[in-house]
Amino acid sequence: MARAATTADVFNAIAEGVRRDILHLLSRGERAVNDIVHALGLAQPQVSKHLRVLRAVNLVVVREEGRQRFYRLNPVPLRDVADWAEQYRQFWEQSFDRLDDYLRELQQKETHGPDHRKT
Amino acid sequence: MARAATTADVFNAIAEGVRRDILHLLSRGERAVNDIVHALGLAQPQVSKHLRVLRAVNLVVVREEGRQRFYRLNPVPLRDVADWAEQYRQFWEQSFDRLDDYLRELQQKETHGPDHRKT
DNA sequence: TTGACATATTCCTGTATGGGTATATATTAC
DNA sequence: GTAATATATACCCATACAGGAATATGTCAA
Repeated sequence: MARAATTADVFNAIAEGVRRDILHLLSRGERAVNDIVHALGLAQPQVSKHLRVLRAVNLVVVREEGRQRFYRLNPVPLRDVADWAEQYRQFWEQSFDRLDDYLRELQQKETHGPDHRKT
Repeated sequence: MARAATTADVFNAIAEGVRRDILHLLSRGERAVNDIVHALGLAQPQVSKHLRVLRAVNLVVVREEGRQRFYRLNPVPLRDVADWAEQYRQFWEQSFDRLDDYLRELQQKETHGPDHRKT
């Protein structure tokens, strides 16, 4: 089997940095494809293709108006990502606490223990 | 260019469901490779390969003991994912509010307007 | 109709995947 | 030393990418 399709789920879709850039841009409001092309300095077909992926996982919504297509962010699927990542918050906060303890400990030694500084 | 390497960053590394499963398992504590193999019902080489990817992006840490290697979760890089996703929280909460408004509006019509129900 | 414009699709190519299987490496036991 | 165990690596294969270039589709204007 190869890697899962980029359209398989939100996690695969957002793995690509360009697509995250597009989402970020769209978070500031609806944009026509050409706007995105110029704002991000990308080639038009590439943008269309990335938008297709984002559409497939429901991260953007299109509104057609004449020959233009306005893309809008649909943030809802990002909750899955946030929920998934947040589930580990306690762990990295613990890590930070441990680091904090460690730094405190170092400082204790620095202040009260023998001085090993070179200078 | 092809898709970015799975080891390119955390976003690419966690795109694969199996790797998320491994992280989840490790969140309950350190595990030897074979433990992971049996807990998740995967083939040993596949587990080793996924662990390699997770190591490359610093999501796990190894401790060697005899012929066993105990892998431990390093949650810190997941902050990047959480931070990225959380930045959109306001947007999906707004979406939810709008949906809420819409549902309220529907109910208004249901209660006070003409009844269009088929039954 | 013809042409300009906006967007999507197709085709190409190099690259990297993830699973399967076999094998290498390292450690422990006998 | 030899075998057993734990893990990592190498190899094969089918798949799917992302970017580039060319082209198709659809819409508006003259």
